[in-house]
Amino acid sequence: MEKLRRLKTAESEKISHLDYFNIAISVDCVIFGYDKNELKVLLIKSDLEEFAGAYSLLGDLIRTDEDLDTASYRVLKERTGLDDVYLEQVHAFGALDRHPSGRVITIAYYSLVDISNHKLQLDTNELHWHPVHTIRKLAFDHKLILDTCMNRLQTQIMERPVIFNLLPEKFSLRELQKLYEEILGTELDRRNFRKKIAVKDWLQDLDEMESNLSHRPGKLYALKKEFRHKSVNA
Amino acid sequence: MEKLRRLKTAESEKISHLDYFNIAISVDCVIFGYDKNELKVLLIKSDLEEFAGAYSLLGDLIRTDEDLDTASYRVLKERTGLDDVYLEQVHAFGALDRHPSGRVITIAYYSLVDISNHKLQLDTNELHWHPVHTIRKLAFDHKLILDTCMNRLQTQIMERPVIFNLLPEKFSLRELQKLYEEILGTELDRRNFRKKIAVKDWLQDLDEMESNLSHRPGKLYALKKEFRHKSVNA
DNA sequence: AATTTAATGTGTTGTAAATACATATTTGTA
DNA sequence: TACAAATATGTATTTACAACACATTAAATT
Repeated sequence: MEKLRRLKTAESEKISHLDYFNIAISVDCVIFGYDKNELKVLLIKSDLEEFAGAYSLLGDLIRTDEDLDTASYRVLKERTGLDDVYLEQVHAFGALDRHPSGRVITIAYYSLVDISNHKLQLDTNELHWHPVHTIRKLAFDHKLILDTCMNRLQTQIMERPVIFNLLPEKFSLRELQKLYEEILGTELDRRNFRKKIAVKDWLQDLDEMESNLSHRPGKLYALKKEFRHKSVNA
Repeated sequence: MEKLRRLKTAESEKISHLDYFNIAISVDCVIFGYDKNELKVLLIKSDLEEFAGAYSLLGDLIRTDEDLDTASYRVLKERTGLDDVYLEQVHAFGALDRHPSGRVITIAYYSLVDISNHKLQLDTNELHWHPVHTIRKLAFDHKLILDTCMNRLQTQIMERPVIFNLLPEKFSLRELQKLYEEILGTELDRRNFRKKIAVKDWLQDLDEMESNLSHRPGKLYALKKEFRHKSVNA
């Protein structure tokens, strides 16, 4: 507030014109989860009459005392109770008509959470996990935002060890491969996939096996500690 | 304005709280040019006393009636007179203390212009081209923004035909290679470089030769028409 | 006119990475 | 104990990348 007062009184004529503060700014989070071999995204029923019945991403206006990453962490925390998740800024969306209630520019983030680990209070606040592939339309420009984040996710998982944020701590190579296939939308050769993963040297062999399966169990792996949670926000 | 009135009167209590409009939002453009075998960036002397003597990127607050891309095109047009340039959104920066005059969130763009083609009125408005490699510090967080855009540029030139926006319409392979080397900061093998470019199939052989050189002239090429100016702004 | 200079314009070969593909092994279950 | 279902792994082939050398052209110089 102190800063803003300085800005409005003492500063250049451009900045002080109140018109420029008539743009609101928000963050929207594309929260990906993985469950039952499906990539899912966390959506909420839109509360705007313009979009009655439609779902939207989780977002909120940015407060004057928090930076962009903090705002998206807050949204995530408030909505899901999670605070140890992967978050990455993707793109700013600012089309004039993107919000029916006025001019709102939004900064989109995607985040990755391990569904199995967490029980969200889903029903209480109309939050639901939706299979990404079944989503045809969303409120606002949120389908565009979802698609943009999905593209980003696809390129990121090939380059950096982010995908593990969707999995439980211990997982088999089969589970990992299934997840890659689900995100990329392709089938992968098991032998070549394992070679590729081996080369990256991301995984630690836990000397444990899967259990409670009706077939031969696979070894369990975990992401090496040094790779955990390294967000790149510029 | 009409929209905003609706927003402030009829809409949800969150959005209508005036506090949320106390954040200003701007665009900043990292305008790259290429001249005399050097990659340059267009800077302006900062007009804030906090940064007396320091240079800053070109930017402006976003108007309520223009979207993000439009705002950055406008900045470019107003400052340089150019309107046929390559522009790409890179990242949003929103640290609390990034602007000494108040809370300003900025969306950073990079753009590529062909210096030789254009005579800017540089001196009149304190605009100058600075060799990118010599820049140590800038006003605000603009050095961070510059570095972020530079990284993006480096990855983009390998993947998509954007680099040609820095060159005149006709160019030799030697000129192209020099530019790649300047941006990537490495030396490239001429034979391998030409093979790589040939595979991408971006270029049209013009059946013309360089002239006015004191050595053997090379063939001239142009970017194929179908690749010209395809910005990807999500 | 011959020579020098400085660049252009290819081609080959070796190495590393990506792909395609098949068989033996382990566990739980009928 | 035979079967179903998945694990675990190796090799041959193709493709991409890197390293490298020589003949050619035009202009400037002698």
